Amino acid sequence: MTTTSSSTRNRGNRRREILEAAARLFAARGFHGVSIEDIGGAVGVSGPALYRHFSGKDALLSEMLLDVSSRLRESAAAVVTSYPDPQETLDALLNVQITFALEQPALITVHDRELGNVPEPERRQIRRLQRLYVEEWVTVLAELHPSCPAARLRAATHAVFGLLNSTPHSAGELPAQDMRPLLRAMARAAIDASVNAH
Amino acid sequence: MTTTSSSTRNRGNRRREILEAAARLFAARGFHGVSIEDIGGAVGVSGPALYRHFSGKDALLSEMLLDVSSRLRESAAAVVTSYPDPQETLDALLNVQITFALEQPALITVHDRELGNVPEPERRQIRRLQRLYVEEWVTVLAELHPSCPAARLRAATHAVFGLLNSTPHSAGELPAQDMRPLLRAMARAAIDASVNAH
DNA sequence: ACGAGATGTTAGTCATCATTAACGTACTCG
DNA sequence: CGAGTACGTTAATGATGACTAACATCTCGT
Repeated sequence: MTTTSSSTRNRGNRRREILEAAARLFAARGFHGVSIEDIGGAVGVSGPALYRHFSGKDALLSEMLLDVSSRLRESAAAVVTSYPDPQETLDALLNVQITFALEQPALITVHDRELGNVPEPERRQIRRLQRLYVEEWVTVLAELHPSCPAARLRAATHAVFGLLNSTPHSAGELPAQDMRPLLRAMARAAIDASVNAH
Repeated sequence: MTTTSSSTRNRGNRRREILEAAARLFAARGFHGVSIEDIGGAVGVSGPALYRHFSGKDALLSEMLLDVSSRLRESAAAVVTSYPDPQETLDALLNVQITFALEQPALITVHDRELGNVPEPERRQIRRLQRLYVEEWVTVLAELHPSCPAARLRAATHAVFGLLNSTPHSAGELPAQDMRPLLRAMARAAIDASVNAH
């Protein structure tokens, strides 16, 4: 019955809790549309309590985007070194992005909307990770279709991301169980088409 | 040398000028990340001058989104009544959306991000127009593939929009001349794939 | 010419909000 | 126990920003 357990249970969870709530709010109303008070309220504390965990609103966003972009980039890097066959690699990359889009729609949304609000030292770092992530895709696609110019592959990659990240828009249309194979099939077909002209 | 000519030339263009500048700014920094002063500055007047043209920042956004969603919906409606063959209709719908995405990337971006900041009477109206636009697509797709459940077609439609609206992300990767057929091919392939399982 | 209307300008005003200050409480570890 | 650390709380404080007021200027129709 001690309050110890509650406090102990929360050890280290608050930060994550805050990050999750903030991601949801930022995705819904945009970085500037959400106040510190809102974020605190969403996790049951009020306002300035956040400063016990983050040095400020900017830092919160920075950490959030840095975390997302590293995770994506790391997953991609792991995938790329695990499969010898480029076609399998591509399938695995698709899996990574689809899983992320379906399981963390808020993070995905914030990730490609709010980079502009990240202050400068971290901004560059996040951009770098995003670029590296895209380049993993482009490299694999280039192995499959060496005759296709890189710029075209890059554009196609962004288009596929747009397709996969549409998840937040069609939330509730279809159960996730059906969504996954649908996105998979559409993305694969789009990729093939992007390259077939070459 | 009179200032007359300048002022006369601007008759009735100011509103449009403001709307365009605001669209660019909103797309780049989000509704709440842009100040009235910023928008005024972008068209060479300063701050409160905007209130001679719009009743407020909200009204500006409302008009912008209402305009976009009506234009899309109207184009779609026109297309649907013009072609007897569903396959041709679908191609024409693709054309509409691609042209819009390539020529008005800022508007497209704002259109699917900032609905949440539109105040209530207009919000409902915009949502209605967006829904009608989607339904034009779903109807055409349903004619082509009657056995496919509507929910799946709706999800596929949103995914295609995501694909086509990726334009702002890959700005500069590829000249618009190459972008158009690329998007066309990818979207068509994605649609076919979305439906081929049924 | 003159008064109206349209379009700007600059200086308030009033909220909202990020951030900081000053001040508890509770659990931990010696 | 008793002090330190972690975590919260409720007031300031200071900026920023939307919107309004009061005051030009220009164009036009008459």
